[in-house]
Amino acid sequence: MAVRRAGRRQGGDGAAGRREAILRAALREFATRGFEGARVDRVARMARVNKAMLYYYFGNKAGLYEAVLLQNFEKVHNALDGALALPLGAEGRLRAVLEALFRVLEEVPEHPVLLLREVASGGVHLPPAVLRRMGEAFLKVRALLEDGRRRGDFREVSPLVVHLQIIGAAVFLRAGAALRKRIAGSLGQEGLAAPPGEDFARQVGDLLLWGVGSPRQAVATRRRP
Amino acid sequence: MAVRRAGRRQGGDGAAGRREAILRAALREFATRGFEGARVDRVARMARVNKAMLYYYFGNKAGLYEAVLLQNFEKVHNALDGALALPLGAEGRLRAVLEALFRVLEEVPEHPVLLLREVASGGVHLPPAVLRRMGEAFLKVRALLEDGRRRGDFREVSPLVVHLQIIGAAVFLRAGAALRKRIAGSLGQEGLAAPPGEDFARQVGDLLLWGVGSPRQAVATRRRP
DNA sequence: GTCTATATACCGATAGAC
DNA sequence: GTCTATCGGTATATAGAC
Repeated sequence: MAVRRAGRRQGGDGAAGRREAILRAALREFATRGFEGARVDRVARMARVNKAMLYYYFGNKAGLYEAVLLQNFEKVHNALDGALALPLGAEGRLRAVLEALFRVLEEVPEHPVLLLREVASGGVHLPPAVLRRMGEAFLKVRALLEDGRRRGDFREVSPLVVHLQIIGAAVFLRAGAALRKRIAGSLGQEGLAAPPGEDFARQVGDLLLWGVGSPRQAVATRRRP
Repeated sequence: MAVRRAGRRQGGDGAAGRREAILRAALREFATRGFEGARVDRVARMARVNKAMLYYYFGNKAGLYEAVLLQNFEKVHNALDGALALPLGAEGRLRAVLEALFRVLEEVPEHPVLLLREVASGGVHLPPAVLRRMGEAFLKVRALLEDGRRRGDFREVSPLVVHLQIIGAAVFLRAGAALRKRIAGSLGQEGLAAPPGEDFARQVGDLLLWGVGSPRQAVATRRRP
């Protein structure tokens, strides 16, 4: 059955690289099939690792899933903090947050898919540490909005709605690429492809800051693209 | 899908009522657990129907899922068309679309969850008819935005971005309630609860039309809430 | 149309040799 | 640490009586 022989492996991925190989394979498998649909055997095969090794490293399927999620959320968290620490006004930091968010989701395209699945399932697979991280992200956006309002840059808006707009747009854009392609094919239509990351961040930023309102109706002091 | 003639029955437990009982139970089960996680036995038990009957009516698990989805998308589609047919300006129709969308998602809270799962899986379970419907929804939003631009009410924006903002906010709001509750608990924090449907539609509408920009910077002719 | 009983397959997890 | 072999449980689906 298994073709690989025991002992030292060829191709440079030694014993230390196995853990990461498993994590990479698991990231893809969980994103593609979801927690319930994911098959431990498939992860092991993709990672070119014996299934027993997988259990040796991660305990069980849930442990593997948790390790994947923690890894991803750590990246998101770092990117967010970097953007919020920039010495910019509220508007600049909001745009920086969007850019950082899109950059991370482009780097780890499987993450928004996992996030989508977790939202759908009510977060039943999420360990407390991850839940706290997600909550902190919301708090940071809210703090940014409040600061913007104090400075007179923003009006008073529901932080939840803004947060949902940001997360929703970002996650749907990245995670929905496959579905959009399918829809476009079923429609014989173009125009469903997403713009490149930077453009998209700018467009979402414009929309969040200004809305769809016509520039004819906008005040002159507002910069326009 | 099995075509069945309507027999004589009463209320919930007649012969024809069973089909709907199965659909109701399946809607809940698929939303809660996803296609892979859903158990046919559980659907049968919830619907108080023998499992063999379920296969008799719907062929297999996929057929049952497809029937559930088609039923939901039909409702969304009708609500959208109703809003777009209203004799209103672009702004009014945009708000009407939002209200109609939130109303449907409130009526069928399982639908946004299923939608989320389908986006995540790239729509692998979606039959062509449903894919076309989803594409048509995008085209209708795009047409509305173009009309608004011609009238001078809207500036030129990416229809995809706006569409994602609408769908993202609506679906995340409705489908994410369970996760938000969990996050709030993990954070010892309030403020994550969603406002009632009508308020939410208005707030998203405000945000889409005006952005987060301060009213101090907005032009006087713009109405404010 | 309705139900019982079961075929068939598969999956997560582990025991135990090395 | 690594691997083979397999257990035990459970899932979808069906056969066949009534």
